[in-house]
Amino acid sequence: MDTNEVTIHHIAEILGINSSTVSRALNNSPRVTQKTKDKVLKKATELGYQRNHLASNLRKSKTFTLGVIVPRISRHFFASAIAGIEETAFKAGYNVIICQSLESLEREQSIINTLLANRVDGVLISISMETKNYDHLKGLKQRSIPFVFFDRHCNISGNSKVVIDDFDAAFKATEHLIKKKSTEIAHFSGPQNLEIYKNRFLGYKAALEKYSVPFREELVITSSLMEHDGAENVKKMLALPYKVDGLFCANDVVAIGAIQYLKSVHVKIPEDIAIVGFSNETTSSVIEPALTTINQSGLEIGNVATSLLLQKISNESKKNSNETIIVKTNLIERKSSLRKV
Amino acid sequence: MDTNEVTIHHIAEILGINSSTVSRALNNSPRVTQKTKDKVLKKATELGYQRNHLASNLRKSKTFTLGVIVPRISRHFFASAIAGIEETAFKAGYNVIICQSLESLEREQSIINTLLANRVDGVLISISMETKNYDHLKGLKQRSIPFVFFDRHCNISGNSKVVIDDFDAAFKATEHLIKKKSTEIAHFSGPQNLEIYKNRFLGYKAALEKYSVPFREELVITSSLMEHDGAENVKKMLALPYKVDGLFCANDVVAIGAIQYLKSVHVKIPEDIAIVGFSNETTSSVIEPALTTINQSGLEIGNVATSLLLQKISNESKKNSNETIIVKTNLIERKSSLRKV
DNA sequence: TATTAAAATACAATCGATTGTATTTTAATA
DNA sequence: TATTAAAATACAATCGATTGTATTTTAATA
Repeated sequence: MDTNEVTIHHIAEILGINSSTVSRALNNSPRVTQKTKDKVLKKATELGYQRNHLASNLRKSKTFTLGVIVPRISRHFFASAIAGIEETAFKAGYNVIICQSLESLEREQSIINTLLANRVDGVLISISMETKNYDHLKGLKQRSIPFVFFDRHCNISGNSKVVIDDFDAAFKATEHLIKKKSTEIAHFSGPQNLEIYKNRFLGYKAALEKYSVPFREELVITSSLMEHDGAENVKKMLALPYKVDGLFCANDVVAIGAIQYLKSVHVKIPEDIAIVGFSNETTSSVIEPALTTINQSGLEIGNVATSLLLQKISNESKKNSNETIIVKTNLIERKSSLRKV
Repeated sequence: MDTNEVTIHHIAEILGINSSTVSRALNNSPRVTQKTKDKVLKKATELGYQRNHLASNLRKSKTFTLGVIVPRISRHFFASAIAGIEETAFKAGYNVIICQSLESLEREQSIINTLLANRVDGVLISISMETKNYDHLKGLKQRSIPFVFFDRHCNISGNSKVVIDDFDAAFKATEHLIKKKSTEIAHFSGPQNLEIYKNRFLGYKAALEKYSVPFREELVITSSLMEHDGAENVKKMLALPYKVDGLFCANDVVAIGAIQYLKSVHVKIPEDIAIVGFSNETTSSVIEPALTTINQSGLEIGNVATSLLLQKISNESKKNSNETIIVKTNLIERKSSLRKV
């Protein structure tokens, strides 16, 4: 037993005072005189006292643990978001349980049950592509466990979220293609149950309208935006009776798949087709030509979402608020769209 | 108070038995008759009982929490390792605290202190590039908190680690370059306090010796292997009085930096210089030419390291064992080294 | 049926910190 | 100095589960 096992009782005994006073002194309670506080703090440092969070949390019936659900940890955006979440949570004395839905609704549901069993104080979630049923999220609400969406959110009543302005970002991306003299612009879209993809599509459409570029239903190709979808989508696109000269992809992964396939069939980028992606994955600056894309800071989104969740947890009146915080994005112009005009 | 708050005492009261019996029944103790167990289990399910881990852990004076220290979460290899760690830990009922050292020794030391304050049951660590002083790790040992290195380890006595055979992988990578008719092979190495880089260097050297390719001190260029080091290293390399025609990089990141710079100065890859990297980052298959590299499964390393740590935690006799588990790697041949021979 | 050993269950303390209430100490006032 | 209010501290219960020991119940044997 050479492990650290100093408790408030040891300190109390040594100082000849009661452990409740020690506890209050360590928590800086106004009920304890400064003189006693000094004595206690000095002795605590001397003995290397460290509060036992298990005991403390049990008494407070809080776990100081947050649940985080992401589609996939190894996606760069989510890894960055997790870094931000850990950072903010850690500073506030919270731990984090990280879970991957792997884009499966079933897994997402089972994760929520496990998080409930672990009595997390709150949940941060970026929903899976399959998530069209929201009963599991309503379950969280019933148990009055606050949660905040980040990035991939959904439209259930009374929720808070930290997102980017997908509409606006998509608008700018499309506008950029138009200014680079694209006249037939395709869009590789994602599952429409996810608001982010719906909004990216709407931003794309709005930009076409504003600049009177014809909108064609067939040029919007929906998939689950994996790398292999890139090639598939391009094949469909090239089979259409339009000479596509611009492509806005709802994420970088599908854009990269598309670029690789287009290169293999000797379509020139950006001369024949200018391309813009979305997310700024690490691969995007490496591929040739480097991919023009929307940069979104996972770190910032993670930080902000966690702050918001912590507010909900500690502030009863905010518990059921529905706030939306929008994090700034910017367009990074790279070679894949820089056609000489 | 509509939250779940069923305790063993509620179950005990309803069934008219003592809570200790309920506890033993739920833990499947041989001291309780099967009949009672059935009764308790049925009622527990009926009431939606869920064990309060805080209380349980407090009594057992275990936190069921593991600390994980990685240089950077967003590196693909570490993100994968974390996925593996979470997976295995979660199955065993453990939570995980993830921390980033950001390659700083100071941060690494402070993280260990925080993990100690959080009374983690064990630690998984991949050390920073700056880590040349191991007092903080000895601190863990003194407190008899088991820890396991993964990937980046160091040579302190009596430790366990889950690693790849860096020597062998580097040997194969270099051998591959030699078989592709490289005769002047450079090596971009990393900080020599990290065993992995030392071993990769030794594997490189051994391959040269075996095939009687001259080893030249100046062709080994050491840096912190960031992307920008790639260009710097290449400049130094090209200034040397040797016609380098092969390059083995100790990681993919520096290899990618090198490729990009070489392309900018019109050196042909693989014709002029054949290149092999190490780690199989996601970018490596996307860069052009795609990078030949050593594939190491972060997921598997994370899984295995966590299993080993959990063994140490639960098995007193294994606590001070020093095991080394080697996870398989393989060479992925891509265009960056496929020179026609 | 009475006795006894074994099996099953109940009792009570415990993990360490927190917190409402009771008691003691201090300081202010008559 | 006696009285009283306020400040400081002590007491004791509590969070929920676990576990060593004591007691009761069951079943086996004479």
